[in-house]
Amino acid sequence: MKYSDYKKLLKNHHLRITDCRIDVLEKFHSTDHALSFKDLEDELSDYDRVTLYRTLNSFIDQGLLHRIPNDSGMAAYGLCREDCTEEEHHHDHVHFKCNLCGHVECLPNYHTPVIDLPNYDIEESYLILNGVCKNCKEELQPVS
Amino acid sequence: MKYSDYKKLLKNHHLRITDCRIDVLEKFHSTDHALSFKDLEDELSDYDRVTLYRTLNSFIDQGLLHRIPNDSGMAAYGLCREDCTEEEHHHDHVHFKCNLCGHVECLPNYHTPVIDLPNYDIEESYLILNGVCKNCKEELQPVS
DNA sequence: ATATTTATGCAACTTAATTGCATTCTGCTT
DNA sequence: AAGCAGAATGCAATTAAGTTGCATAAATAT
Ligand SMILES: [Mn+2]
Ligand SMILES: [Mn+2]
Ligand SMILES: [Zn+2]
Ligand SMILES: [Zn+2]
Repeated sequence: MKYSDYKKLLKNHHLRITDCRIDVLEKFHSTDHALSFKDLEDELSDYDRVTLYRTLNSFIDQGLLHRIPNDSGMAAYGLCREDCTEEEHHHDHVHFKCNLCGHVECLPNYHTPVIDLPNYDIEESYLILNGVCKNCKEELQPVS
Repeated sequence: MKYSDYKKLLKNHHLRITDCRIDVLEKFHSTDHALSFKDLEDELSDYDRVTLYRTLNSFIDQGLLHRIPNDSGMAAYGLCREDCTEEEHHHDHVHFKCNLCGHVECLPNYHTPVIDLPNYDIEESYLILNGVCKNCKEELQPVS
């Protein structure tokens, strides 16, 4: 994706075009896994921490990112590839966290199961898988 | 459950018997939902916060409690009713969090789905449902 | 070009959780 | 029952994630 595409993306989500937002967007679009705040802070150290936090929050508000909670408490953030908007996010995909490399991945092709709980109203469901990712598995047992 | 039962429980899990541990254990056994650190702090305010934190952590280490992560970052803790030990926890039940009262419940009768991801090793899975719990639903629409 | 609105950086603050250490308590041995 | 070693507790201090207020800078609207 190129600069003008990021500008369009920001405009479509009612966000002003700024250097920080472009750079953050670029980071997310040039990786295959979700990013944590720390990932961003490390790679975009010329921006203030507060600005990065506010950037993440405005992206979530406007439907560009979704927050992926995990056991450790330090959330990861994943790109919304579905058409999420300011009004609402709609995610029903599964997430995977690798116990070796720590990467969190969105699995858009796997949907969270629909479970019926008698006498309860279910509004959302989060399914998070843990284990060893493809990359780490290959490193452990290289293809023969 | 009575005092001597709690003592046995602690002994079985290789934990010394102390007032704090008995009281914490009692709290968990006399409620139907998971408890947060704050819940404990509010109800057991004669113990130092640090002691409560350490109690929770030792209970998790020894297989008496499991940590239930959630979106907000403030974890809930649920009783291990299966036979978890110092060596390993084994939980495959679903969790529910009510968006109205905030309570987190363990659903031991509902198991997390088994999902096969080609080229990945899945070791654990967490399924968390969100919505309105039975109690809150009844309060909204009393039975006619 | 100018005005209006929004974003940024910095410092200070909040909140959750952890660590070090002196003191007290528990379980075990005499 | 007394004494001991290891473990738990309380308190103060610290770490770490995240937020808030405000002056300044930048982006969009007119
Ligand atoms: Mn995702
Ligand atoms: Mn549970
Ligand atoms: Zn991995
Ligand atoms: Zn409820």
